[in-house]
Amino acid sequence: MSVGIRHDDLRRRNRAMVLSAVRRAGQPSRTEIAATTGLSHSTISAISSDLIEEGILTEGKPSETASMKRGRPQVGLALNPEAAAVVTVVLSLNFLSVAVIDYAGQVIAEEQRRLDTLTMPRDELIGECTAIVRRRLEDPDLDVGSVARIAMGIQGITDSHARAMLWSPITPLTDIPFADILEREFGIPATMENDCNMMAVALQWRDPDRYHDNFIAILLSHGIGMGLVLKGELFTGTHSSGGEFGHMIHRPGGALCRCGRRGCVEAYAGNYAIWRNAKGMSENSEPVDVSDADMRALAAKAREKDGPEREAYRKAGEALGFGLGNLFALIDPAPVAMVGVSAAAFDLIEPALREAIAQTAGGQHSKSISFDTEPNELPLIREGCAMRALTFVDQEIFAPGVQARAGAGKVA
Amino acid sequence: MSVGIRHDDLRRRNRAMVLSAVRRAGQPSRTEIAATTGLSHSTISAISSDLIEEGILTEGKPSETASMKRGRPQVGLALNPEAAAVVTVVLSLNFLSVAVIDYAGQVIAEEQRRLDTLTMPRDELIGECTAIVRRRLEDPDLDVGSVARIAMGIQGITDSHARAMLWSPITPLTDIPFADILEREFGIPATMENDCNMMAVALQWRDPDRYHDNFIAILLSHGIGMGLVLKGELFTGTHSSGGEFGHMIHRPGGALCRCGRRGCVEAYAGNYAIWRNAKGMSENSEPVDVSDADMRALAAKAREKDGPEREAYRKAGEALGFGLGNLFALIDPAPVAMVGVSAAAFDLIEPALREAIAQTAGGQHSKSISFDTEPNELPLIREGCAMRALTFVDQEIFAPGVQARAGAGKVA
DNA sequence: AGGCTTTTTTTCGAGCCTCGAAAAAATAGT
DNA sequence: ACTATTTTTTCGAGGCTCGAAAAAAAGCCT
Repeated sequence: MSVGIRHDDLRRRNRAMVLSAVRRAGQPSRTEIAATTGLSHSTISAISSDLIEEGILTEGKPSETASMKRGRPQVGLALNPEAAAVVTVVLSLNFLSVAVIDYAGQVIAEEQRRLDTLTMPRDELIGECTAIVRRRLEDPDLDVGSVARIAMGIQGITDSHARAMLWSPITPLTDIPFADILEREFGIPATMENDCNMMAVALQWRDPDRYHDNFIAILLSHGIGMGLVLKGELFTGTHSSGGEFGHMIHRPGGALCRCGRRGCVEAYAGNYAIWRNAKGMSENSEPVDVSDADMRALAAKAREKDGPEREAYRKAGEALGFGLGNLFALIDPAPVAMVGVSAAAFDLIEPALREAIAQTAGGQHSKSISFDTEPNELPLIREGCAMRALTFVDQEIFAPGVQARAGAGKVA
Repeated sequence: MSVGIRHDDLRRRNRAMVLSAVRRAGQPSRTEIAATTGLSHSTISAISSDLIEEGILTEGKPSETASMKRGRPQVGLALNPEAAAVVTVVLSLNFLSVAVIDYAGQVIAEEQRRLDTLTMPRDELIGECTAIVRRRLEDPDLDVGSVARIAMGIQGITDSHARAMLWSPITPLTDIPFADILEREFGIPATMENDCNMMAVALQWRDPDRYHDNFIAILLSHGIGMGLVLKGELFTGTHSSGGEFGHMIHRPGGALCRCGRRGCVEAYAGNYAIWRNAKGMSENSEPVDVSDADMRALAAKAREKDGPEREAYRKAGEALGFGLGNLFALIDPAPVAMVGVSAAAFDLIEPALREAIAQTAGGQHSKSISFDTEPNELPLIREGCAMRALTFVDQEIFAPGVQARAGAGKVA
């Protein structure tokens, strides 16, 4: 099964450890790193001087760490922004956005573009994606060293190897191997990530106190998506990319879902479902796209007075509550982040949600289940893509580091 | 977060690797171990000669490995049965069973006992458990070296640290810290395991081809339990011990469950639920215990002719199908083992189950989802407990081995 | 200002561990 | 008996981490 540990793995892993400690802590001193990793000071010293020499880390200016303490002042270690760069590409409904990000995580260039994803033919959609990346990479104003990785995020289902978009609500097209396309086009390793998974990754970095071992990010938008972190790791299925939380069955044989099945959580809690319930349309009517503005107006009306609008949000809350309760029955309660335009209407959703969750096995401690909301998903998705790409560089490119170079050196 | 790798960890982990390879393969040669672990022959040679010297492994007789091949014959390495022993205790409805198992996994002593778990007072139940273990350990006929660990398995909810039984259908008693009790009584480290988790562990050893990375063991008995293996590891919640699959909500506000809630999967698929549906009792009637014999008779009647009995199994299949479909929506389809008395009636359950699962997001490839049945859960639970205890000895006691002894030696 | 204390970082030798290559061992074929 | 083949052990080299001690870089105190 699992493979033994070779001697050379040791250094690689401990280098990865140090890099991860620096990325997490910002500007930790060698002593701090030794404490968090449990390695000896000598080892940390050796590794960090290697990494500095290789241009991966830099020593912070001592002034920054002025600490008024007695003794030799700690000198903080930081990621060298120039060590590498990554590119993020986020494709969402009628919107394409690209950013170039340095090794320290700062955005150094970006471009955004509106386009009609729903009607665009295949070649054009692919062409737009590669063109926007090319423009950023070839921009003469941008002095970027080597771009080490591209991470693309998309709403929809991606394959489990993070190579292709299999299906997406933003386009009728299917099975587009974006990762391969980008790799071929730019000669840079690329991945195709699911949007909700990236939201979860971003949350883990934004608020590690709240989001660490087990937590859930739920996208409340046209559809319902989920990113699930278990034991500190993103849980992605073996076949597809993410848990299909939105398509858990809430009511067997119930309302018509966009996926063609009946009774899915999404068929009660997706924007289109809330809309058709609020407008008194049949639960079997065809899902329609609703703009974010319309949804905000709907929420406002629901807040104003009791009526079908408020009832629609109540139904959404109920479906989400039973879905979450079923999920919690399996994995135990965990913090939840509600993301997306309907997260801004979470005040309308929450009461029914809590009532429903309390009726499930997972809701035993329903009081202690806590929700956080974030109406805007795009920044999260981009952040997640960036961190995904950067940690890949940390672990897979810079951690092996010297070994690879030494090997290459011997040949010369 | 994660901790760096110390130099001494290396040997420990590679020793663990070798032990695990031997336990898995039975009688692998050093060459085979080198191949499966990816370590060099020299390393395997060094580690295995250490382990042999320490009495943990033994070399098989060359005759056993006569292979008609040219060249120096491989000599198989086996676990030394006398290296240690473990004890398993399985407490189920009205039944208590204990086994002593040698390091190679062979049962070397056992005892079983009927008792009335439902009415027994706390002290008596605990007393029975400790007494039966004591009898086996103090039996003069049994020549067992050191008992290194006790694993107790029970139907019901255990805490996530595997220390205590929190709740069980077999007794009205709650919160019994069996692990601590056994440890205090015998001075041997003990754990308290959930029955379904142990079934899953056992399946992983029984049929590793089928049950490896992701799979599900479902207990179809009075209640419905689940053991879930994800990424090759038992998935247990952070609060309680196992996924409460049986208490996922199948129909909001539906049939009365033993847990007091409504619409749980168990309220349709548990023995009591099948029984009350078959007998035309209300879905809200109090759950009653049904004997295995009665259940077998019920299944026979359902097979004989169409009627309420058959319909009851159909409803059970439907509930299980939607439950599994929801589970598969989250984790992707995986092999399923149906265990317990109603697994013998799986032919009655399967059609409706497959029909239901096909209506869910997780059932997209419902044809490829495969079920295996095992009517008798007790042997599985015991095997699981045994393997759990033995692998603990492998990893935590014998893998560190020399280091610990060397350390102890220095003191003397 | 200069010596002392405190804290961080580096240096250095010791001790392990794994590895590859070569040797040794053990057997079947000729 | 000799050779070919395969497994296992031996041995020296190279790396890695560790602890202890030294060095570095401050603040504190007289």
